[in-house]
Amino acid sequence: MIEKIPKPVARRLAIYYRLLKEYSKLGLSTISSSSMGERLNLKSSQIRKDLSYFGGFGKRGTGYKVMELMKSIERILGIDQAWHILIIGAGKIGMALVNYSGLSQDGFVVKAIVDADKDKIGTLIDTQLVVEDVRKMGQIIQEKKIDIGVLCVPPDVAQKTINEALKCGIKGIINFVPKRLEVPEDVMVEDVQISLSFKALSFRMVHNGK
Amino acid sequence: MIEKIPKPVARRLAIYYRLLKEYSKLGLSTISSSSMGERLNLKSSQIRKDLSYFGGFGKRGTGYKVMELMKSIERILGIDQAWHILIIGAGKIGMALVNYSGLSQDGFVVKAIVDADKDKIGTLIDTQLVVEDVRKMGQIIQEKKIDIGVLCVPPDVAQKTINEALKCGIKGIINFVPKRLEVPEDVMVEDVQISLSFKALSFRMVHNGK
DNA sequence: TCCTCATTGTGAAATTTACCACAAAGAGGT
DNA sequence: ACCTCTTTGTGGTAAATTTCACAATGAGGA
Repeated sequence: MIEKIPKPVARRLAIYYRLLKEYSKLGLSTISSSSMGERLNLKSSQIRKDLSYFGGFGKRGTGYKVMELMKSIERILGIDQAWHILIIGAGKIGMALVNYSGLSQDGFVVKAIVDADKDKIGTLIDTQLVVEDVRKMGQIIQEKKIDIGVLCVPPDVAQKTINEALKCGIKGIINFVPKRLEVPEDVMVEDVQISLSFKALSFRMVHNGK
Repeated sequence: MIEKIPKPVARRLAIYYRLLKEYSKLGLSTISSSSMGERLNLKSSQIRKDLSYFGGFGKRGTGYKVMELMKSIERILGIDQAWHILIIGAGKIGMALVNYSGLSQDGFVVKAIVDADKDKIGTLIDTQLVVEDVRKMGQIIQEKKIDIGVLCVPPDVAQKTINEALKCGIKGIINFVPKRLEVPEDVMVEDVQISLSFKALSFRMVHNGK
C-alpha cells in the first residue's frame, strides 16, 4: 500500500475477478497464478506482482483460494458495497444500461434515469424505471444517494449537464460522451469511448496488427 | 514507418481526429500541437511524436493544417473507407448500436443484425434493419461483404458463435462479451468491457484516485 | 536581406511498466 | 525428519512509453 500502484493494475484486477467468478461457478477451490495467466494470456509473474501490491493472498506450493481471493479483490476494487447509479440521458446507450446484467451483478445498481426530452419523461423502461425530468436531477441525487453518474447525452450539452450533477455532489462519472469533461480534482471520470475501439480495430486491420 | 509504433498511439490518433473534427467545424484552418495538447491534457511533444511515426504533417513555425491532418489521420486509421458491420446478438447493447451515430459518422456502417431468439427474428429495429436468423450469418457475411463483427451475445455462447463467423472469413471483431475470445493470429479482436470501466472507477473512488 | 518569433521533428533521458529468476515456504510422501 | 515437488512473493533488470530539450525551419516584418 505504501508503494505506488501502476495504473493498469486496477483494470487487470477486474479481469482476475471475472475469471475467479467463473472458477467459483465451476466449483474449483484453489488456483495458481500460472493457470490464470494461461487462461488470460498474461505472464504468471504479472498476476503475482499485481496481487502483491495489496498483500500476500496466496500460499506457496498451493496457490490461491478462489473464494478468498475473490473477496479480497472485491474489497480492493470497492465492489464489496453497492454503488448507486444515475443514468443521465435516456438515449440508446442510456436505456441499454438500465438492467444491464453486467452492472447489477457486481453491485452497480441503477437507481434512476433522467432526460430532458418531454416525450421521453414518464416512459417506463424495462417495466422497472420511469424516465424522470433532468431538472429533478439534483433532488434525485440527494434522495437516492447517488454515487456515480453515467453520462450519455449529446456532446453539445455534456459539460453543462455534468456541471449540474457536480453541484449536487457527484464524485464519480462514467462518460460515454466523446469529449473530455472538465471536473474538479476530487471527481473521478472514467471514459468509455466505444467509437475509439472501432477505430483502434480499423487501424490494426489496416496495419496488419503491428 | 520502419520504426515500431507504440500500442497506445492508435487510440490517441483517434482522439486527435475527434478534436480536429471539432476544430474544422469551428472553421479553424491551422492548429499547433501545444493548443491541441492543452485541450486534451496531453504533452505537446507526445502529439508531435505520435504524428511523426507516420510522417511530417506540420510546418515549423505554423503548425498543422486542420483539414490536411484530418485526412491524413483518416488514412492512417483506415477510416477513409467504409467498413461493413454485422451486429451479432440483438440484446440491449446490440440494438443500441444499430444507427448509433458515433459509428456511422466515421464510416462504420451497420449492414445487418442477427440473433438466435425466434421472438426477436423479424423484428424491425429503428425502422431500418430487421433482425435476421443467426443461422443465416454465413450467408449474410458473404453477401453483404461484412468486414467487422460486433459480438453482443451471452457469454456462454460467445466462443461458439464467433467460431461460425470466423469460418466465413471475418477478420475483425469488436467484443462486448466479458470473455477472452480464441481466434487465429490474423484476426483482430478489440474488447469493449463496459463493466471494467465501472470497476476501475470504483477502485479509483475508493483509493482516492492514486 | 536579415532578424525575430513560433513551432516542428527527433535523438536522448527519464519514467513507467512488465518480465525474469530465484530464494522462501508449504504439502505430501517415505 | 528429510527429500521432492509446487508455487508464491519480490528484488533486479529489461522493455516500452513518455517527456525533455534543442537544432532546424518557415513566416513575417523591418
